[in-house]
Amino acid sequence: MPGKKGSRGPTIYEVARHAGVSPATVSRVMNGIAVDPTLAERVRESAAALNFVPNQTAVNLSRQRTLTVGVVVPDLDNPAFHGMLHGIERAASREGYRVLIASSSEDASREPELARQTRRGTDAVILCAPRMPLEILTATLDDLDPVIIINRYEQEITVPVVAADYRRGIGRLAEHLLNVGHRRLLFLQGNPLSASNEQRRQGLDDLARRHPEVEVSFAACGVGFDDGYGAAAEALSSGATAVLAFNDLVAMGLLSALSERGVSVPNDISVTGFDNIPFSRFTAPPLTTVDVPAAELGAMAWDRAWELISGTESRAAFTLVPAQVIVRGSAAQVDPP
Amino acid sequence: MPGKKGSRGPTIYEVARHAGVSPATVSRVMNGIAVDPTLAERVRESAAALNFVPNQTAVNLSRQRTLTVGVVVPDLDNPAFHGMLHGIERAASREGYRVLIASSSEDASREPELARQTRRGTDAVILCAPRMPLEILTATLDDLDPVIIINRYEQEITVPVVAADYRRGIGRLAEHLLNVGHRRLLFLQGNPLSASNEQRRQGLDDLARRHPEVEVSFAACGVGFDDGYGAAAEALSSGATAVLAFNDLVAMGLLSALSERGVSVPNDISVTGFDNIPFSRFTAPPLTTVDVPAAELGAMAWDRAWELISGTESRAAFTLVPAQVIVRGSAAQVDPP
DNA sequence: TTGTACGCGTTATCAC
DNA sequence: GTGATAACGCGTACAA
Repeated sequence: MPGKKGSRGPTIYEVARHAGVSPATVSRVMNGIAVDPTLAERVRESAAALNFVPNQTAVNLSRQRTLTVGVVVPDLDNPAFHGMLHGIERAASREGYRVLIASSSEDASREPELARQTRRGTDAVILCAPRMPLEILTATLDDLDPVIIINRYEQEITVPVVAADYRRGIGRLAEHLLNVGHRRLLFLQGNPLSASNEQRRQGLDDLARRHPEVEVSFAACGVGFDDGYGAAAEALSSGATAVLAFNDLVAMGLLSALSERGVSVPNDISVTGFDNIPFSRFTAPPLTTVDVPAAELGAMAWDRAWELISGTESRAAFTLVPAQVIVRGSAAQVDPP
Repeated sequence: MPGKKGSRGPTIYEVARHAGVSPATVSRVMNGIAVDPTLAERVRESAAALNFVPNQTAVNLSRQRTLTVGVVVPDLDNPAFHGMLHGIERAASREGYRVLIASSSEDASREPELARQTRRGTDAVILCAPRMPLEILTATLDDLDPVIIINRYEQEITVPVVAADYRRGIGRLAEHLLNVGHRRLLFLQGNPLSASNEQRRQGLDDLARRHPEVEVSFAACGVGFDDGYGAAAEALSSGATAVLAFNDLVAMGLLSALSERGVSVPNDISVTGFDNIPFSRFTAPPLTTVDVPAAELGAMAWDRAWELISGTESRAAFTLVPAQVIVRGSAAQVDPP
């Protein structure tokens, strides 16, 4: 019965003795280093016979690396972070790296210590949208090198950053609306203090500047289904022909309320979302939205991390990954007045 | 500028020299073991001055444990596994454990090696719904101890298993339907070869046995939105007053097709889902479904793992966690004929 | 090519 | 209470 409780498997020494060679030779065989084929075979047989498995911790200590990358997320429950995690995992596994996860459960005060803990025992750490105050963040980063940040950028941050381009993303979305004839846009805001809301605002401001003929207005709303549901009246009375919800959830809530009032989307009014969550394609009508490539963000973050770990260091410190417009049925052509 | 490239931070030896004590004392201070307060303070100051951080790998090697648990999932993209991961992470962190993730990307042939790899460098491993053939699974399990399995149970498996009780879950759902007057039920099947489908079937068979007066029929369908969408005609012509979709996605597709045909849910026909995915509460009407507590599964799996790691070993090898019916609007009272 | 011996950074077991 | 010193298991110069 293998794997009994306290049995700490055989070591290279026992394999060496069994095969009548030196421990070094066993090590060489295990690492595919030039060794007499006959000897190698004998070692392999001994290893198999003894059920030998290299102790990863000892390997790590000796090699001075763990083949592990740490990932700190604010909330494992959030689909956006799943996507990043997934992207990181897939990309990192190609380089033989594993992923160690840590969640702060949206408690910003725990982030610094959590990040440090995670960094120990890994070769690098990726911080996903860290919530901690800038000052603390920059101080923490010093202890984390190599470290990569996803979806948070500020002047003071001097480590590689990979972020989704919300600003141009919503710009493209609005542009699409213009192209099909809309001239009066309403943006349902999320948390007005959040960076993601601010970036959308800026994208819309950019657009307004480029197109003086269009009117874009803003309304407070929120980030959940219910917030969207409650914004129907305001959306209708605003006179806008197209309303851009902060995210898909808000758009779904709005769609729902609109449907109950008998107003037809997109015939009477157009609605768009943001995020391209899995179910946005199943709403009625399917949601025109913006895809935020969470997995790509993760993959690119790993690429930067790998550059740092392996010393390739391309110095492409800031990577903005484009967010694509997904055109579906919830926004339609509008007749010019 | 701290954290420069090749700088492998100070060791306890350097801290010891700086503080004028022995390495052993530094170690004691770092681990909160009885030491003269004055000395301890001096050591702490030296550590701070040198920016000392214990090398986790060395700690692990010396202590013979990693404070890390491995989790192998078939697909990081699947919300069910997010939930488990989340539950594991939260529970494990209470014991000071971190989570190392590995995804087989639904490639069953990679699972055994992946599991073994993951097990090295962790103190235990949790296999989430492993896809590999039973024979290979049992063989692999021998090399993995301690190991826990989530959502797969068979006679031959002799390691602790934690699973959702799909069988009784759908039984409760059907029972609810009976209670509100339904007598003719239709089950839209998923993958007929899958265990999750089989368990639902059994649950329904149990029910039919207990209630000879109700007629429950089965129809091939699938697991996606489109499958549900395509099943509308069959559902309608079946004469059933309530249709139980394999999962929420299927139910949503069915809801959508029904709505297009002008048939009213739940007035004309009742529909239920399974899984309680986040958006099932936002459908029109909101979906009556069964909640599968993925996070709880993960948490319980960790509890079992912890028992094994810490030697508590309560021998509660098989844990079935109940799946609760969520009553919402998509299934209604029906008048007795 | 193969073997010897030391280093990796800590913990833990001894004596003092 | 404190300080040497031997594990912990493996990689790798260096010598043979």
